[in-house]
Amino acid sequence: MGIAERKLRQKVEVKASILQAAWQLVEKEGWQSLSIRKIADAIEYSAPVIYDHFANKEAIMLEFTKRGFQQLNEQLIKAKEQFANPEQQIEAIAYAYWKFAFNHKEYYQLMYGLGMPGCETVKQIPEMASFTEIVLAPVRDMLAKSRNAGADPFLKLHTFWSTLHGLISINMLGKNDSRDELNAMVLKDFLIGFISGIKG
Amino acid sequence: MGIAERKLRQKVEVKASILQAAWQLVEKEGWQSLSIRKIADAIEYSAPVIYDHFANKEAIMLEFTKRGFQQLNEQLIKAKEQFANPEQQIEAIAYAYWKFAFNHKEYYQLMYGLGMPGCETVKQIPEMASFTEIVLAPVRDMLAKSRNAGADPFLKLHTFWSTLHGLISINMLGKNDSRDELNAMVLKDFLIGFISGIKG
DNA sequence: TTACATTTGCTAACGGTGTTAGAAAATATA
DNA sequence: TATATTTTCTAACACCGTTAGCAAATGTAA
Repeated sequence: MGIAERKLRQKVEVKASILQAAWQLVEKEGWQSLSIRKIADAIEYSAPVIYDHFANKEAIMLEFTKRGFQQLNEQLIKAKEQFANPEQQIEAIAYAYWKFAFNHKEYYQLMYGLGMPGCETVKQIPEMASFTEIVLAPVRDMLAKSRNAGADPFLKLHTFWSTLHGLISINMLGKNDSRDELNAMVLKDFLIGFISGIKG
Repeated sequence: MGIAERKLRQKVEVKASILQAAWQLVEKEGWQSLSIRKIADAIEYSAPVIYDHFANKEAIMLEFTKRGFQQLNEQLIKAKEQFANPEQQIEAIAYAYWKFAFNHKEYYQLMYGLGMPGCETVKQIPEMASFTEIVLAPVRDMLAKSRNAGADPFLKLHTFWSTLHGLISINMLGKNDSRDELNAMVLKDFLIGFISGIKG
């Protein structure tokens, strides 16, 4: 009686193909022009079928947002694990974050952009909490060992995250006029200031 | 023969009413739900009339983006003029920028958000260059007087702008859990670090 | 194998979007 | 008053997300 199993397997398959097709379309034409009908076309089903797998278009986007944060977290953990020293960890995390944003521009734009996702969206993404944890730990470590032990680690984390994100999103505004070196320098500049600020 | 004049006057009037109606709709329902037809309804004209005044919907948005930067620049200049000391100027500019973003959330979201406007958009907004000039001057002044005179003012400007924007946009993601104090502290924290970084 | 029940996927539609073509109405010119 | 011009409208096109309801395929049981 593997019928139910087979059906479930097929259902999972279709769901996966929806996501795959959606992703392909996004890569080719960007988020703005992604449509349910185009996805349906690509998977060779009619449009309403998609609603058997996702509540609506936003749910598809949300799925990608989640995946984006999962991937980002993975990369950050990997970067962090390469060092024991929290100072080096923070630096590695910053570079990994930067790299992720530009290597997965589509993801990053969905995760943070696209009309500045509202509070509701944020609540539905527990992955953002993991992200906080990953970065918070080394910040705490550094503060503990510093002349600045009283400082609020959340405050430092917030500064870290904001600057990084700001750097990236301001950069994505403009074109890439061989500004790569400038950006590398800005990132370095920020990190030096940030770390020396924590040391006190 | 004031006919042509009257016609021109009327045309200007209609154009203004389009922008006014659009703005009212945005304030009430947000950018996402702004539509040409709703604007037409509000100004009591049919939809195609709008295309006699704007090439397309994007052109209307662009107009608001321009106005946003104009207003922002005005506020920044006003803040800057209150001080002669470049250090105080930078601080005042940062606070004014912050205030603008939250007092004119709709503007700020259009200016920077809404799908991360592409390179094409940026080119069409000369006001962004003025913004650069306003902030660059005090940074230069400070650097000149510092132990750090060799540093690149553009690099510092970029850091300044990015951090400020990052702080704001990360903040707009989440809800306002009485985080006002935290944010004020983060801003202060950043400014201290930034200024001491310039002084060298 | 036949009869029924269930699941699956479709077509067609609703109400919306930006935008354009072309007719009609209002206005200006001779 | 007749003609030319401008202004404004209706109607349509080609999309969009989403849903209702029917048809076909599939599974279950006699």
